[in-house]
Amino acid sequence: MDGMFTIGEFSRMTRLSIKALRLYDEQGLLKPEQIDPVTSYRYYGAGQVATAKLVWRLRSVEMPLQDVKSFLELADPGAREELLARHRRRLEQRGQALRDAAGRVMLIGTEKEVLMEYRVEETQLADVPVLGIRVKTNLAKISEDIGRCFGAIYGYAGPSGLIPAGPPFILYFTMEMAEEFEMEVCAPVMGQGKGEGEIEYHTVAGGKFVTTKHIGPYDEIGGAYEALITYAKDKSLAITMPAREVYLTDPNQVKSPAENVTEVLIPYE
Amino acid sequence: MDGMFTIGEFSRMTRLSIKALRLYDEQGLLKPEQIDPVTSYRYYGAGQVATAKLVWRLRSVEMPLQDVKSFLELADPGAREELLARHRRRLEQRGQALRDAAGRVMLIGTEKEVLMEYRVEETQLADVPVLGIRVKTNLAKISEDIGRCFGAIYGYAGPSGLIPAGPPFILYFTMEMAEEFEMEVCAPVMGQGKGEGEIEYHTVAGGKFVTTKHIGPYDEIGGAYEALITYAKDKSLAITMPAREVYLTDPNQVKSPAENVTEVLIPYE
DNA sequence: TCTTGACTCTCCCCCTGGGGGAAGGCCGAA
DNA sequence: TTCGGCCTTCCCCCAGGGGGAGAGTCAAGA
Repeated sequence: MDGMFTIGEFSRMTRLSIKALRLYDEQGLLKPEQIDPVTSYRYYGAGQVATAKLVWRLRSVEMPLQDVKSFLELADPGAREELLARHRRRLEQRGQALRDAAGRVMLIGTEKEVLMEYRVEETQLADVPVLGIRVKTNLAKISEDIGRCFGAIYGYAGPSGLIPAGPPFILYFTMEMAEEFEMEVCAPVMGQGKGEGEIEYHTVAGGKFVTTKHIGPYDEIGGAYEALITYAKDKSLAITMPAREVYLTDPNQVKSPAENVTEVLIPYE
Repeated sequence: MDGMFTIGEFSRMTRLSIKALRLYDEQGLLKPEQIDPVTSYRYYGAGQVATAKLVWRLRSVEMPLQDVKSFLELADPGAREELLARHRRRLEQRGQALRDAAGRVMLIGTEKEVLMEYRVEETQLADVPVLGIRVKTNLAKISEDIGRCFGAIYGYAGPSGLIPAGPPFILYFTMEMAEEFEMEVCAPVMGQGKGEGEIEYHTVAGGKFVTTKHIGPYDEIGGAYEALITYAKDKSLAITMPAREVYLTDPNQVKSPAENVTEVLIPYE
């Protein structure tokens, strides 16, 4: 058995734990060169040390095992390069998100005392023609999706001769922000038109709504929903779907998130 | 039942999912004001909305549930402040770590081709008197522990009249870098002395070792172990413990991690 | 008063990347 | 041959919930 290592030896050599090695075997990304058919002992070849070290390096930058596996299976250096780049973007985004969160932490004890007051009103809205894109999304990629959709819609509206008629909004078809939920990103337009590809031209139904305005960062919008639902319960109004969030200010134009204004409408009856 | 909300209503109001609310109930950090003893239906009070929003904010900056719970139980604003600060430090450290990792990602495909050559030698070392601190540690806090221990040791050595006699080293008593493992941080000193508190004065046994030098960032040191173990296996030397890592360069003095020199010794027989 | 559809309950399995440990089989050196 | 150290599989555990099954509940309309 020359040039072969037991799992313990291999573990010490590569600094990958025995548990990890067994897991990598099971996941198929680093299978021992030989397995004794009788005893099931794993024997790693000397040539596998290099692979193991590569796995270690990929894991040391927290690449998911699935990606590590793909990376090892990829022969083309260009494709590997791309996989690495994708992972790097993920890391950077996540790192930035954490630092952003860190910046917000200290505000919690203080600023939260300044609770926003929501003035709830009942209103009646007319049907409105829109260009809309309906997408399934999730909390992780919702902002990306929203940006992309509005980009697509406004990019399409101009050349197709449709004139924007008011602030854009999003319809939410469920309240539960589960793994995956559906929304429709809408831009009201004037007059008749038609869609193209994922962009649909249609009419969003009006009706009776309870409504309020949320002023401040988008992620604190929960208070608006709370106010609306409490109000509806109070007045025994049966709320339905889809809820509508109208973006009265452009987050990119506003000086600080605290100045964002979002109108939230929930239909009832 | 005025002013009480079912879990669904409460969920919509607070944007906390039903699943999350049930979990928070179970974990004891947000228990419904009332639970119907017959049906087990949860009923939340209007006053709990504020708490729920606070929980949401704490979770939105990824505070662990245990800490959220502590936070809610803490009455003293100062203590709350401190909990937040601690969490912020964690977030910042983690964010920085991810960004550091991101910086390393792109080096993987390229630099890894430049494999280091390890020249392994057998050597005999004499017993050496040291000041040492033996600690249980884990991968997450090992660098912090090492810094702290060397600080303590060299801070103690001077006043106590012991003269450092050579580069510092660390003994590892196990190879498996599991959840928790034990190491001894050591500084060789000249002559007789005694320890104080966690600092022990004693003699580290010499004997026969296989040894090699690792030049480069510490976290690539795995190759040195690989070389040593392969060598030992080749020569049928039975390696034992504790392994010794001697820090020939001071990581703080070196221009780049690539210039770090670490000597790795594993005793045998 | 009954029915129906929307809610809610508990319970169990799933995700990541392994760690810890039990029960039992294997290996090599004295 | 025996003994200590390895190795195997199998199962449970972590966080923070998500998904779904199967069964019980609630409220409003017929």
